[in-house]
Amino acid sequence: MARATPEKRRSRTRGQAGNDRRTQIIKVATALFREKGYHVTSLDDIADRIGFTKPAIYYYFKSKEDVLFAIVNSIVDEALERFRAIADGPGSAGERIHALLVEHTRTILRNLDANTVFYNERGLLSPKREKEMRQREREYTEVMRSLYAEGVASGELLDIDPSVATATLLGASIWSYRWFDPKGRLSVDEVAEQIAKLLLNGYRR
Amino acid sequence: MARATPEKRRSRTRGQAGNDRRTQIIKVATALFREKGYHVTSLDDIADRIGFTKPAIYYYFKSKEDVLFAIVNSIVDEALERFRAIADGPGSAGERIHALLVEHTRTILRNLDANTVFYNERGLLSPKREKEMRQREREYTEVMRSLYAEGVASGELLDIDPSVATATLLGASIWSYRWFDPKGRLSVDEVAEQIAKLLLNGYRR
DNA sequence: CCTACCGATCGGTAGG
DNA sequence: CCTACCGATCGGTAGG
Repeated sequence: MARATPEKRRSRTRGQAGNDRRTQIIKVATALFREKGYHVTSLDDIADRIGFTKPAIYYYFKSKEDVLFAIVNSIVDEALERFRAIADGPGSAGERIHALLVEHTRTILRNLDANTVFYNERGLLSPKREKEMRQREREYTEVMRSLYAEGVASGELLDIDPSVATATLLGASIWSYRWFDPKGRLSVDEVAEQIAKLLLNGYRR
Repeated sequence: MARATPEKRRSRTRGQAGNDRRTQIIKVATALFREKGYHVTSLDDIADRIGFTKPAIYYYFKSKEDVLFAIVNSIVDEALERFRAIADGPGSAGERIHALLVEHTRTILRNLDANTVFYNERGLLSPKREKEMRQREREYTEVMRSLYAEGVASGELLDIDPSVATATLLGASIWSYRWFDPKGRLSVDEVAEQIAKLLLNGYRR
């Protein structure tokens, strides 16, 4: 069990190096949490793969949960930002929803590891943090819901319950994280376009 | 290991008692696995809620994973059965897909606890069992995929990749397990109809 | 179906 | 960022 000597202190400034290490821990943890799940992954697993020991992680994070939180938090931040930009942009309600769906799927599929952890493991956060996550997620669900309601009012969109519509459209997009194969024949952009097209037009020709 | 099987016990005076106990363990485990997740739920938690002690569970199950497997397995069985009945029934490809989607959503929402466990925790089964689950799931995905391809060939359905279409339609239906509120204003049937309607027609009026 | 208990794992800390 | 280690939890078993 001789530990692999980690390549110590690259000749860099202290702050930058610390940031790299933190980023590296997050990256490795993200991959492992996705592969095995949060509880099956031990801090030793993470440390081993990086090449140092468990207590090193506590130099950068206060707890295991904090590592998960860092991953989950970055995802929701990113999503919320993109949503607002598109929702506040030009176009009819229907056009903006289309743009939203394409962008949403793209964002998920381009960062599959972190998004998988987000959707699979966020329920394991402390009640307080989980509540906060739900709150921020509701914010961007609400952005789309009000867009949909606007489209129904103007007669542009199918008249069903806007909450059901929003949840269904987003769900169809989100679910791609479970079946998309980065090594498959279709690219992220192709899949994102096809999903959005199907939702816009329906499967009946 | 030289213990009596539950089957032997069942033939006693108490009749279905053994079976009831097993069913009760599954029911309680399903609720707890959904609430807290598989790994956060201990066998003591399950036993406590029923009112006996942990070793009693080992009278009915060989391991904790076997309890999870019993839950997950029943779900995939049920889904596969319903899928085949509808797919082999009457109607055009589009009509059968519609019926499939309504029924699929209904089945999930009527049995939310077990389906939530199925979709959230099945990845925690042993590699062998997980592979088996994936296999059976692919069977019913394939049922729908070939229906979709048939509809594209006949010109009835939107011409996109049948695999993408199938995954997206099913995903939109499945995702309802995450947002449906049994105490909300819409019933299971209403939600199932609205989802299917949206997918059939698209959100653009 | 119970009491009693074991072995292993693991998050986290002390102290350097 | 390391060595050494603790306390608690927990799946599972022995033996009745």
